Amino acid sequence: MSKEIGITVKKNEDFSEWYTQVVIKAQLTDYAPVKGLIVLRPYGYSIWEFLKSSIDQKLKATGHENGFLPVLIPESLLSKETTHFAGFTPEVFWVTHSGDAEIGDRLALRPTSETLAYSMYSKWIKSWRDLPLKINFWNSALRAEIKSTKPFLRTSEFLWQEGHTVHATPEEAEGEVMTILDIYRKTVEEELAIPVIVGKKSEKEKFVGAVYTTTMESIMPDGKALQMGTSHFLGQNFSKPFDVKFLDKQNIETFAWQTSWGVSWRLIGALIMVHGDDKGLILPPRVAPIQAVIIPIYSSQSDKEAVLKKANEIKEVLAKRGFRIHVDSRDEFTPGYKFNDWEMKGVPLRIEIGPKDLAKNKMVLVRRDSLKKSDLSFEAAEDGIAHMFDEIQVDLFEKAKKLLNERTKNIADLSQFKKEMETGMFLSSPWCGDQKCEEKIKEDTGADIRVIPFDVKRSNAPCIVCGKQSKTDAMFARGY
RNA sequence: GGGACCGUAGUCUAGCUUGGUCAUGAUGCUAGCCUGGGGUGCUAGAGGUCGCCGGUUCAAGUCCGGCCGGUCCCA
Repeated sequence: MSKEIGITVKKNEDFSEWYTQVVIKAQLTDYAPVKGLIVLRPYGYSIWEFLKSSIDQKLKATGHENGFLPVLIPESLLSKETTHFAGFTPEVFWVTHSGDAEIGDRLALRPTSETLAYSMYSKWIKSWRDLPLKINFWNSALRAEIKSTKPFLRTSEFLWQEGHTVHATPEEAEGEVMTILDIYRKTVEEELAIPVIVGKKSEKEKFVGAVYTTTMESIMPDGKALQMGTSHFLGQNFSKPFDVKFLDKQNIETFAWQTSWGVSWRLIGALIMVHGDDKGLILPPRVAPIQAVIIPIYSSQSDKEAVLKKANEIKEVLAKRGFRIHVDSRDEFTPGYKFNDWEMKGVPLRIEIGPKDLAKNKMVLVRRDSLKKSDLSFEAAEDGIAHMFDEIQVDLFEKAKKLLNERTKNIADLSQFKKEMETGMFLSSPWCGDQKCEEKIKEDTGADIRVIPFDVKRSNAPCIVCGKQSKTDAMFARGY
């Protein structure tokens, strides 16, 4: 009947439209009245909460604390580090009035908080004893997106965390950069079941103001690469203009070494794109707000009571073990409707309990990812379902890994490069290190250097653009 | 940055070319019944500044302009 309730396009036929429908119809988000802004609905927000708590725990375990920064940054402060300012200024929202009165030093809605944080840090840090200082901020950032906004991937305001740390030595700061990148990688691979490639950004693509930027990248099913998180080594680029210095053990005044890093709700976008199918979302059990939904099936009143009783019993058993279970006892919908509804919302596992099951002392399990059905006795519920969650989590990761592998190739020849890039690929190719070659290939093919992997395998072939001796191989792709 | 398209009840939509009982249908919603292992059926009911502002006209959902919002494609 009314197919409009569900997803009306196929993922591999109209990817963009599919994505838009999934985020809206699965009730993750809705459009706000202002261009480029979205509202997170509870279902979407709870996914963010799982991500947040997973990252937060890891940050705390590695000695970070949370703080809070205000959203307004005076222009005089934002403009202190000039390349940083020049990089961000085109997309800054400005507050120019308070009431009717014009504000002299207009206020930026933070595009990122380096400048504000470091102006504070310079007051707080006096001695080597004050270091390291490792503070993380859960907040939102605002960057005006004039064109082509897309929920979670490109919005004018986004939820994220930004970490800002200060260290006495460059070695320690660089260690921090890697610690964080590893936390990000683990979170994305283990919770979201998305494999990533970690490495460095090129000079052209690094964070404005950083010495270098490390990144994790993955490829989406439409062949576009997505930056999933970055961790920057700032060196003394900010500590000098912001006067973040300390007296070291030898009583010498020294500028500190800094890092900054962040991941945003863009990860939710990746989650949707990588795992979803024609029926809608598919959530990995670790981040699913509802891990299993129980659909009671009955016709007579007496069946109804018995079935619901059993359903709630099973729910209790599983909830005790910490699983997030929902019994869909809505009376106004048929089981078939509910099946489709929860499939669209990506709940990893469906449990059906009806009179036939009560008679046989078992329930029917249906996996969201494979749609495979199996039986499980009520007694075995706890372990059986725990095991199934693990299996789904692993299978989703393996499937995503296969996608990444299929879309990744080593190419040393330019004409072949152009041909492959047309199909949406992640291409590892030799590069001389010259920014001109990087720009040339961007012009010709639309592809950027997404990442120079830490574990890059050197081909030692000539640069794919200019033919000179290559310095490294780099991963090229068109990006989001 | 360049281009194409769209905006009518919660949702999807007819009507726009050729201005005039044209606000259409479905779904959803509410109530009551029926049904229930893959998007059930019946009956009744509520729900609309036709995105906003202005213009043309005796008359604008329909024509014109501006604005707001959204989608897609290319760089």
